[in-house]
Amino acid sequence: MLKQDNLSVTQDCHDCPIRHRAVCARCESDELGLLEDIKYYRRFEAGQTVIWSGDRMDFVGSVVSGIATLTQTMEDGRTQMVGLLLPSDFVGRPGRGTAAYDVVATTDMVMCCFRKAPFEDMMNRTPHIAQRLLEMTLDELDAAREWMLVLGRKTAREKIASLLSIIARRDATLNLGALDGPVSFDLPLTREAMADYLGLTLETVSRQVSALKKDQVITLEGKRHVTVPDMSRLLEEAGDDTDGGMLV
Amino acid sequence: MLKQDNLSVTQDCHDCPIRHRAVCARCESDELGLLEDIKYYRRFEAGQTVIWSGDRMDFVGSVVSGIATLTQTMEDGRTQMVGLLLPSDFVGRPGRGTAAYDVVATTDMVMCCFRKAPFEDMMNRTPHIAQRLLEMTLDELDAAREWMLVLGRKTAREKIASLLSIIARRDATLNLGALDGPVSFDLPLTREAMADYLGLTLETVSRQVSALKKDQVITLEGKRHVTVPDMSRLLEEAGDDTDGGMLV
DNA sequence: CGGGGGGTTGATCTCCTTCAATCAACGTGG
DNA sequence: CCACGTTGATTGAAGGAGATCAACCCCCCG
Repeated sequence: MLKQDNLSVTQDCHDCPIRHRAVCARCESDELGLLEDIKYYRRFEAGQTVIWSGDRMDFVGSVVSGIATLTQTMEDGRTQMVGLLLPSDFVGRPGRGTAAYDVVATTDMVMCCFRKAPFEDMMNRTPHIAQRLLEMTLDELDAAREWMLVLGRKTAREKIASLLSIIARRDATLNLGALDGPVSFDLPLTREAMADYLGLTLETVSRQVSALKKDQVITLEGKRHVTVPDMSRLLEEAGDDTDGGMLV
Repeated sequence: MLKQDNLSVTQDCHDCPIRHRAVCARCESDELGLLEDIKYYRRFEAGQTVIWSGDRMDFVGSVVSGIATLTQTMEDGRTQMVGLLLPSDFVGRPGRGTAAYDVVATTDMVMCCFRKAPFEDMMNRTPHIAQRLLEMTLDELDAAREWMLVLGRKTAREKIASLLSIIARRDATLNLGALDGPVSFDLPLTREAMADYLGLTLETVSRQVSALKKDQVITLEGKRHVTVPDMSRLLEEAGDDTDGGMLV
């Protein structure tokens, strides 16, 4: 079930790519050692479901690489994405036994997992973990509220621009990019997933992406590779603060 | 500036109405004493702004009584409510110096406040506070995600029904009510505030409230007092799980 | 070659917004 | 006590942004 082959590469926490951003970020070496003893890796393929809403969930963990989505579904099939899980993001809630959302890997993904009980034990004994988790949760709450504004008040065009600028900004911070020149990146989501994120239909997403291309706010190579010649222009389209893109 | 008159009534933490739900819920008597030493009360009148987004914020605190809203505003004036602060809810973020949202009291309100520095000190020394804050933040995150589904995917009618059922449920848990018989409560929000919450215009809110009344999902006395004869019917209208309203 | 997943584009429809008039309740000052 | 302004709410008519339904394209893969 679990492929162990090339997972052993990331076995040492000190070399872990998310060492300084994940829930373990504040841990000292000794604390890291304790986590190392109870952690295990799981790998998921693109499209694979990590867990279904309502299912028993006896583990928590961090995304090490790849991308997953958190979605909610109504009985009649309408779905809304409520979170995008990027490397270092945390999955699962201490103190809850069942999953509240569907979690689906949209790319190949590796997670660093802990069984719930031992992790909760650690949390109680190690303030650094709880501190970091609080910090991360507050950040997620801010992101969720930002998204409420997008969902509730922005037009389709603004929604697309908002999503693109979020992805662009993340890519720029994660990989080396500067934000004043042109920025380019790959969309990690299908049109349908974008629609689920933005509360739109996939047709509207397609149309608005085309419109932004026609108006030269973005350029496309293939369907997925996006280049933004002028970031401040994109932010303007998103309806965000237009202080010239100087986001310092 | 601060009216001290009838605030002294709630001076003793042990008698505090939110003692077991607020950020201090897990504190032992001795810890409570320490908090008591640094707390102070602030009162706000209906309509008064507690703090503006972007302003310096040197305190945090809990809503003791009354209701406040958390809203985000775009430059062109569009606004989206991103949180509804009820008694026991926490305001402010440890580790951040400026407010991220506008906070406005919609009714007369009393807050139990702490200056930021002493509170953060306490948090570092008292795991019970940080634990409780994490728990509360995770709950808020769930609520925000629930709201993302409402904003992104529900119709106007479903949005109204969702808001009503949330308020009904809260009122039933806070005050004594059972959920199988008729439930009735006062709307703590104007039509405009409801619209800001739901990502609608106030006209649409008004129309849909009238429609729900016409269809006898609710009855109204005056503009603000709502009675729900059949809670499961309302939940059905909200597009939520229809397991007969047996929410056990 | 057929098929399917992902994407684009077009035509039509509809739900919600927009603009505007009206109303009830309330307070205030002449 | 009544005219007046204000605030919150309701209702109507018209228009538009996005949904819906449907055809079609492209590309990869078995």
